[in-house]
Amino acid sequence: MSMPQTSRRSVVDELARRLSEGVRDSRFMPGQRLVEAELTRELGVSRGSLREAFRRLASDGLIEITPHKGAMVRRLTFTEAIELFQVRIELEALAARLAASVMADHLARAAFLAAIEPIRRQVPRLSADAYIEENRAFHDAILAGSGNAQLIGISRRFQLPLILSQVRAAISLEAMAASVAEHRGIAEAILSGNEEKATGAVRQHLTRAMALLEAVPKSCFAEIR
Amino acid sequence: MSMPQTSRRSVVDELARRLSEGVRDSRFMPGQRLVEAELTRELGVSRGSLREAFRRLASDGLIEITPHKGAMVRRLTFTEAIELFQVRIELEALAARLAASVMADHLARAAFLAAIEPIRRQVPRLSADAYIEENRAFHDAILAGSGNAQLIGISRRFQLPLILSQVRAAISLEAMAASVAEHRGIAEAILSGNEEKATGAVRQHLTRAMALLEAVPKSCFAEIR
DNA sequence: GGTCGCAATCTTGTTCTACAATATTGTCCG
DNA sequence: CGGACAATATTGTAGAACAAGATTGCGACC
Repeated sequence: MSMPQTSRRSVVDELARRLSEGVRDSRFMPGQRLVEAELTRELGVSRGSLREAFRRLASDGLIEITPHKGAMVRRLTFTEAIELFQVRIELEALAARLAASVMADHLARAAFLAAIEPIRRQVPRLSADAYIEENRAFHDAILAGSGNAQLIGISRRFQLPLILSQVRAAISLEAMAASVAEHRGIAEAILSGNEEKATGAVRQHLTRAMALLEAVPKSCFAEIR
Repeated sequence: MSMPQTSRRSVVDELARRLSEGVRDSRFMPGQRLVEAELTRELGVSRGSLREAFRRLASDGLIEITPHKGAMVRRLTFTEAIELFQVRIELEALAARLAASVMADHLARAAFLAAIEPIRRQVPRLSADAYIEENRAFHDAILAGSGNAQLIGISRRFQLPLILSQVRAAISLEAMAASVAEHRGIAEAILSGNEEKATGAVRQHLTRAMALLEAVPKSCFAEIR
């Protein structure tokens, strides 16, 4: 993973990791309330540490904290999802451009190749879970390939996983297959070092994905507040 | 000891606001250590609340928390500043495009006009402080004009104020004047609803600003870690 | 029967104390 | 002068305690 750090992580860091993991793979469902007393008991940490972790997740946009009501897993409105996609398109296009621009460097190229290796080795049967994981890995690979640490850090906030987990049921097999095919095209463009082509492919890919949101049942999204 | 009357916001929110304000206007200098005991005494809050506020500021990229050393005001390296600029160019170009696209709407147009009013009314004599403030206001106006709430929230993380405060001494009067002039051009492009022109102007403006960083003395930046 | 008000209860917000873990500083000795 | 090691300072985490705001349930009233 991309967090090699020392083995000595603070309790809060570990907590944040476990909680966000739980959100990402739907162990905590969007809208679900995270009760402090419950979690401190289950996880064996103090309230203070848990609350610090909450702040961090909230700052990452994974949960929401409302005064005197506490923390709940964020549930995006349709508008929020679209807005996130708009931003994501730009950031990922930048990442693809930067990644393409460094593909001449052998080390960077090798790292990128290794990161997308699981993608190129096409998975024959696709499930929603497998697709979500593939998708996450692919987009992470592009970000990592960009070499821009700030971009990587900021992109965490976009919570594509959150969007995907909300609309998971509505993803068709055809859409998943098409998406994977586009991923390959993007990877090739990056590897060829063609910056224009790479950014164009990413833009097209994500714009198409964003358009798919329109077709998703409104019940997948939170009400407007 | 004093009972702060009716803080509608939570103590932690208020704390985070005050601290980030302190960082932005250099009451806390980059690199300065923020000692918990000291601040709890000065600000009259508990360690727990202070630590929660720290987490939030760290998540916003304003301070850094290192295990067992505590919090210190973030001091950017040259590389980090460049990376932030790269991302910023894309996001602000997006904001300008979105803003331009909604200028047909009378309400949005009026709001944008009001927001940039202080900018158009040119300040005759420029100081570094005045420029930094003008710059911040202009940037905020474009973001607000975009109407994309996620974009606005995410852009907080970019800490242009942090970059500017680090290189403040190295900003020449000519550069400030040129920057203000470019701001006007950008505002006009947005108001005319010309999306291409608006994004182009923003890109050019920020690319130029980024290039200026190269000329700034290295002593303005933190060492590589 | 429905619903409005109010009290009982739950949950979060905040502070305080305590102690463990780690970093920093100061001192002594070679 | 420099390195080992003790003393000190600071952060990391836990837990209790109480206040403040939300939620729920119950009973009175229409």
